[in-house]
Amino acid sequence: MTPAPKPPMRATLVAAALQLFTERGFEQTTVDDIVALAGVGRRSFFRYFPSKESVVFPDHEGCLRQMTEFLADPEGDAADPVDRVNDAARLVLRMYTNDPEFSVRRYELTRQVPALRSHELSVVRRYENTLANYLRARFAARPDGRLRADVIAAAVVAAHNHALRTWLRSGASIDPDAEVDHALAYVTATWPDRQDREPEKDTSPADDVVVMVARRGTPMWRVVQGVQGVLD
Amino acid sequence: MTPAPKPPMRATLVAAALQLFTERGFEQTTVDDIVALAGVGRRSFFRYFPSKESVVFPDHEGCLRQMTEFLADPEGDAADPVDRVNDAARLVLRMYTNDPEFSVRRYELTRQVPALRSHELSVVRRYENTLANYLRARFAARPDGRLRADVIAAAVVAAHNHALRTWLRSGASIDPDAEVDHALAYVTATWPDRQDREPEKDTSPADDVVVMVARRGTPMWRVVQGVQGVLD
DNA sequence: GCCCTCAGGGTACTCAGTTCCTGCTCAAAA
DNA sequence: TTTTGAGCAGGAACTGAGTACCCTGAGGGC
Repeated sequence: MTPAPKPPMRATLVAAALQLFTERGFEQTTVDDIVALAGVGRRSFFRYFPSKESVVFPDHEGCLRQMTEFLADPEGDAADPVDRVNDAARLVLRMYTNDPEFSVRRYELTRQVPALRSHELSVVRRYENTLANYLRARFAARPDGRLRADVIAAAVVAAHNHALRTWLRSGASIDPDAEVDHALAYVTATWPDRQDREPEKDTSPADDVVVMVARRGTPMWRVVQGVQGVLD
Repeated sequence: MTPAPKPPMRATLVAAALQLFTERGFEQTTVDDIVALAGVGRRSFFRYFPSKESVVFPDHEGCLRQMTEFLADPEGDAADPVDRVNDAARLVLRMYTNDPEFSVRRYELTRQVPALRSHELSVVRRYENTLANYLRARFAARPDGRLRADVIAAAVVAAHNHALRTWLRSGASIDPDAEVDHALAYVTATWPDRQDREPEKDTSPADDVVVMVARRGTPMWRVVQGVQGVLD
């Protein structure tokens, strides 16, 4: 019973679709072509995929669920929030590296077809929203917590996607983990872990203060520059 | 000849579409409904808008062109790159605040209709790409220049959109510029300008000073928040 | 035997978007 | 005045994605 003699419908449809898309192009392939090649009824296609585009991203739903579960695990609340969302982003990388050939083929397709790019954007947005929601909860007590959460989530996604694209453009020939580690390290360096001082504790010694003097009209960057490195 | 007695077709279509979309919903409105209300032929709709969704974002094309021209101006190469893309992002804010009622109505619509959210994502992505391309050129000499460009562009867009959403959710009742200034100041504080600039700004009168006192360990955003609005 | 469920298939419909053609209008040329 | 040409608007017909509704057959428990 272990060797399934009937390939599951989903996989059959994905294989047929990808083959036709790469052979003759996305727009030039109709859903009828796909189901004809797969040997199933047209109705079945839309039973498994909500749209013609979604068949190109068959595993994102599962990955998104996995990310949500990962971030819901209360175990992770001990870790630094930025590290946590970095690890969550690595789940997406893992999904891509699980099937490198498929990922590279999909990358080529997506680069060329606007409809697929648009669909991918929606998927990425859902990842980013998931990360942002997590950070919002972690930053709830801080001032501008939501702003920080949105910006950091966007930065993490951008860094991850930068590394992912680099890996895909290389044809999956370089080390993806090293690429993503490097990109996410930049994010971590930008927002370093201050977790060792627990949040909002004003019990720190009050005698150690910094005084910043600035003229009115001084641009904000100059103030920040002056204080940078002295505060901590 | 100056006062046009015939309202231009574009504006007529946008008005008719928005009215029907808000009255009976986006999906429940067909293109035929729109052109019937506008009193024009169906063919004319697709002469002016490539899709049913794009009629909801009639001014983004012009804004994108404006942003591209702004960043192409060699005058701006003297400024800090992050400041420059911040100012570019403010162009988008300006487009929204030019017609607050329309923007708020569109925001409500977009929130409810997935197809419109997806279309908006594509537009935002083009802004982000434009900013990232500019930063890539500015950071070409630096190590990891492309990575930095992508991450900072994403952060700027996220901060801008955070402020924009806050303003839209308020029903355009709060000060949009203050909101965006605050959000972008966080980005500026995150990547402060460390390049020495010409001391032209230091010729301002020296008698008007601001004193900021902070404990060591205070996060930078808190300093920025405290000084915000006092410096200028 | 019967009944229930459910994955799959088929048909017909709506509507977005495209293609091709036609008609109108204005304006310069003849 | 007529003619020609360019450009905009309307309209008819077509493709194809996605949906609604209904049918079939294979199990599976009683």
